[in-house]
Amino acid sequence: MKQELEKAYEPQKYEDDIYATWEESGFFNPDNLKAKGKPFVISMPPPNATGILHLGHASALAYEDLMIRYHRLKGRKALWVPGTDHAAIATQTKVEKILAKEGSSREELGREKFLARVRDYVAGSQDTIRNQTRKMGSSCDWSRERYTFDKGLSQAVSEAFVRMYNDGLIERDYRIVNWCPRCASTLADDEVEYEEQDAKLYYIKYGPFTIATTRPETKLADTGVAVHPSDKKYKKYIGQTLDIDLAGHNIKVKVFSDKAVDPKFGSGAVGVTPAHSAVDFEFAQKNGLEIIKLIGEDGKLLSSGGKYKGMDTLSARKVFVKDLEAADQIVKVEDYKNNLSICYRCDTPIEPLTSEQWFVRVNKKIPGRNKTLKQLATQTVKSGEIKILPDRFAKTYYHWMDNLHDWCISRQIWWGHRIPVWYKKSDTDIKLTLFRHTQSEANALKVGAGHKDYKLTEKGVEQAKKIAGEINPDDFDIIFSSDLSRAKQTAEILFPGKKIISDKRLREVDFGDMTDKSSLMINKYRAKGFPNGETYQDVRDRVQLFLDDISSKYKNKKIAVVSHSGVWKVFEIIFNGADFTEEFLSTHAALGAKEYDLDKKSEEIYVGHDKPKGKGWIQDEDTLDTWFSSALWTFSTLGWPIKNKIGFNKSLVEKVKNGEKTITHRLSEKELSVGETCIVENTQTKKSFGFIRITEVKKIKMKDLDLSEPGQGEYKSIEEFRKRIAKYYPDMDVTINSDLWVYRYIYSKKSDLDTFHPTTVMETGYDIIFFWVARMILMTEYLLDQKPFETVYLHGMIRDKAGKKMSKSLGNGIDPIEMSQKFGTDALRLSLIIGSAPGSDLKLYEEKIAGYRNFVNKLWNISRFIFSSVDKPKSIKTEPKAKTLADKWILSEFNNLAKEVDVDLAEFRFSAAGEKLYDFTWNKLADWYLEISKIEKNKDQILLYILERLLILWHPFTPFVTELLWQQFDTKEMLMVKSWPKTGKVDKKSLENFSDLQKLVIKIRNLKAENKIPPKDLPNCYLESKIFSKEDLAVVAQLSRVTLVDSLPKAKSFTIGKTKGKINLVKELSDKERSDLEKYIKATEAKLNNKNFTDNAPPQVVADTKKRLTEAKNKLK
RNA sequence: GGGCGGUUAGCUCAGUUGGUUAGAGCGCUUGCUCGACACGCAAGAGGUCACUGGUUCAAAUCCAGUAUCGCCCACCA
Repeated sequence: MKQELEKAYEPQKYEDDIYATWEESGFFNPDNLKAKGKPFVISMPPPNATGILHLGHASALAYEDLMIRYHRLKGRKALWVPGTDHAAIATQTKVEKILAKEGSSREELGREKFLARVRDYVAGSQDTIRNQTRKMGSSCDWSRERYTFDKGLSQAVSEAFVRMYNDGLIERDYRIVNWCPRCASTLADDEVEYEEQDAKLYYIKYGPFTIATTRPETKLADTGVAVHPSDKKYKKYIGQTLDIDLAGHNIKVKVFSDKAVDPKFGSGAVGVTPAHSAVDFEFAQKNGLEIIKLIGEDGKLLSSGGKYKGMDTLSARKVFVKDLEAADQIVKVEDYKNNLSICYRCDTPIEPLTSEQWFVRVNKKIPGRNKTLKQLATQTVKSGEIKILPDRFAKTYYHWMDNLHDWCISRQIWWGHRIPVWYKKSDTDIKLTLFRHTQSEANALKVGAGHKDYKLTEKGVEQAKKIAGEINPDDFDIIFSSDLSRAKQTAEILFPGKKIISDKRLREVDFGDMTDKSSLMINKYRAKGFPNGETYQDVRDRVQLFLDDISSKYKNKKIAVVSHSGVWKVFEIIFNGADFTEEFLSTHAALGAKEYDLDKKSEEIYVGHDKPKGKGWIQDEDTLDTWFSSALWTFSTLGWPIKNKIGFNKSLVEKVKNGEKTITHRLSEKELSVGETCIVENTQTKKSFGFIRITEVKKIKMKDLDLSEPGQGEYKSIEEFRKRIAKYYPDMDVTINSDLWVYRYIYSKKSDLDTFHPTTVMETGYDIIFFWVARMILMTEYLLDQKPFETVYLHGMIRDKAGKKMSKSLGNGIDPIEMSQKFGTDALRLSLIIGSAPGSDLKLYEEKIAGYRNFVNKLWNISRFIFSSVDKPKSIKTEPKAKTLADKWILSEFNNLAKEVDVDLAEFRFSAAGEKLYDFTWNKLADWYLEISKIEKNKDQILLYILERLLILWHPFTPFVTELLWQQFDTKEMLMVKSWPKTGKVDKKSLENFSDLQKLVIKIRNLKAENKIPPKDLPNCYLESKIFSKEDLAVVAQLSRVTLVDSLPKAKSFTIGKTKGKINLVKELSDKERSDLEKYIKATEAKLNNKNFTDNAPPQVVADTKKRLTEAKNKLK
């Protein structure tokens, strides 16, 4: 790669090649690094698979790459896992827009075709993202690249769901949700944005009340009115249910009181619409109000809206208000500002409505951990286990966690992970009628019979006869009865002459020790189960078996069941969704017939990874919130949950263990894919050897198999191989021409999950702390009992020069790729990192990037100068000996710099580190040392020593130019994997003295410039110094462009520290300089005369002040 | 309504635990082709550190308040 370096650095000529060299080197993959110790790991926040890279990504990539490269140079195993997110709603919306342009829609295509279309689209744009990420110089491990829809990640999603479901943390419930009518899907609370809008506040005559509302049409579904408890006007109505007429539409509302009602707002009465307002829904639950759904998922009014049915909300409002006006029910209309909730993806107004959805219950105790998800996630940050930078965002995090509601995770869009739940609806057409036995002896005694065989009383017989009169036995095809006498007796009376099948499974619950005890005693055990008897869950299980039996045997039949109260309860639980509460279990079945439709019974539900065996299972139509899968990102990308097993015989495993790459056969191509981690197991002993991670999949034809390759050597011939396969896979037709998948494996003793998780740093924007960071912490703590990362580094938003958010609609966006083309990636990265503080927004504009382009060019030219001035560009191993003051100074400055940059980077002060490097490179090395090197000569060693190490220090910031310049050294290594320089000593004395030298030069230059002496002229100058050698003074003279003379009687004299000088030009101090000095002297003298100061300030400060005063006075002379 | 952040040179921003005469880059002025760099070199101008009060020997920095801009959160119909 060595070549003459041109005058100006042209990044676009080199960047792609350099990146390719890096990528081919394999060092992006920590497995190929010789590093030891704790790995440094970053999970790349996955960009949307369909997005293009914007400046936000570019800045994130710059920070992440900076950290990764720094820690790689520091000798740690640095892993940066890249990937993309399927971005459910965002992607679906995007493809839907394309379809709309084509005059099609997703409904027209249907689910499968639509999904195929999205997959195509994603595949195309993923490539764009990948290439753009490369363009930014990102040193991420592409062999570990993941996509949220990868098989392994999807498995992680269903695993998480199943575990949470089994722990009762995920549940299906009918609640109020945020509904986006355009997306036709629910949204999580934080996916709703608010926009202030001008609205009208309508005051409506509403029975005895006047209520105010911005959405009159929803009043059609009001079922309550809330008033403040102390509001005297309305006290008399509390508890009553009133009929209200709204322009001919009748509603029934229950009046209740709640302190949340502001008696001063409007008339102090609030109409409550439980189905379409989150607050009202809570009211309804607290006060037992009816819930009437008025607005459908399409945003149109349902039949509960009466004559307004079918209208969308806005037109319904218009018409309804008109009707109310006609009925003289509008009291007044006011202008009003309120917050309209809109969808964060498509800005469509959100419709709160009730619906059955899946929720993550954040306030429920996790079984066995005595904590809720919320508490778990809060504690991880509070305890300091996770550090958030800047720390003020920890507060934001707590606040959000405190206010977190249950998280609605089901979405009705198609593009997403299907919810791993299957339902089975039966189609038996069986009608089931349940009869309870009539009064038994135990009933009469008011004791619990349970399994004890009591008979019917006389009264019981009478009761049974009465019921018998009300039914026609021929209506039933088959009669079942509990095998206990009281039930059998009842059955015989109800169905005289019919065949009665008695079944033990229809018995009453077994009261165990509580048999023959009073119902008071028995009630205590109903919820928890009876000692030495049964629980109601037991009863449910045996009844379920009974039901399963009859559903397969007696299709289309009408079946009567004569049984007990306990079985009735279980029927209610199975068919009508009753709960196992003590209250419910203590109720008793009424006598008489109860009908149940076997097909309408609560569906059977199965939650698991795969479709259960058997017919009739249908998967839940919904998909999961995209953030549900993102929440697993740090560990799902590392192989969690490892499910795959690979069988090996022992000899093969030994070979892999020795670290060689090897291949072996697999027969099913769908079994494994790149990036997955698998357990290696001995096929005979079933003993596991450890893990391997698949890094490459290669399709090789059987006939092309090279049997001498490692891992294949054990087969002497294709024929032997074929036989072997045939033995293990007898069903497979193996011919010599079969295409087989052959995988290449690298052995690793630990899984990636063990090695790299928890990750080290999560670098992301503060805008997704809730969406993502919080959910990652929550899910990781729950599923792995680990934190997902140690430190959260939050960067700010990128804004334009005016401080506005960059957006397509404003047209103020800057395309990072364009900037990279124009100014180079290194310059762009610097402009994003230097001058920005964590958590605060950054304004970016072209001039700024151009400024850093200039710097990169400066670095280029510094190197160019050094390479051209030295004999041979070779690497210098140890710090060269300093010969002159300048040498001592630059080495000290460099050592200082290397140390400070190291500390700054380790402590996330990237901007500070960059500024220090910039200052050293330009203002110290280039402006002074290089100039001096032209005078003092023979500085090859020091120049090369510093340049080499400076390139390393710069490398995390500007990887391209530094790597390129590094190639000029006589080396085959890559800068990327060099080690961070060790720092030498700092000689303070030389720092001080050199500073005097600089001051001297500047002083003389000043005098020349102020006196309009042309730079070319070399006036005579006399210098006399206690600290500078003759050679040093010669340097001063050259830099300041004067002629040194041995004496100079009449001339302007000056003093810098311990050096006196005279120069033959006279220039008085300017008036401003003089007055500034006088002011300073006056102030400082006053300070020194202040006893308070001299007594209290540290002596060093006082001494310094005195010194400075003397200096100032000297200047005035 | 609650919370957080900002306000320092014309512009964009640094300024660690209070302690040189408050810094940088860009822009501006003047002058420069001295062995790399005009994407450069040298010199220079430019600031009541938003305001008011307090603490202190000492405040851009700490405290209280005010103004103003911005962000986040919240169920006020």
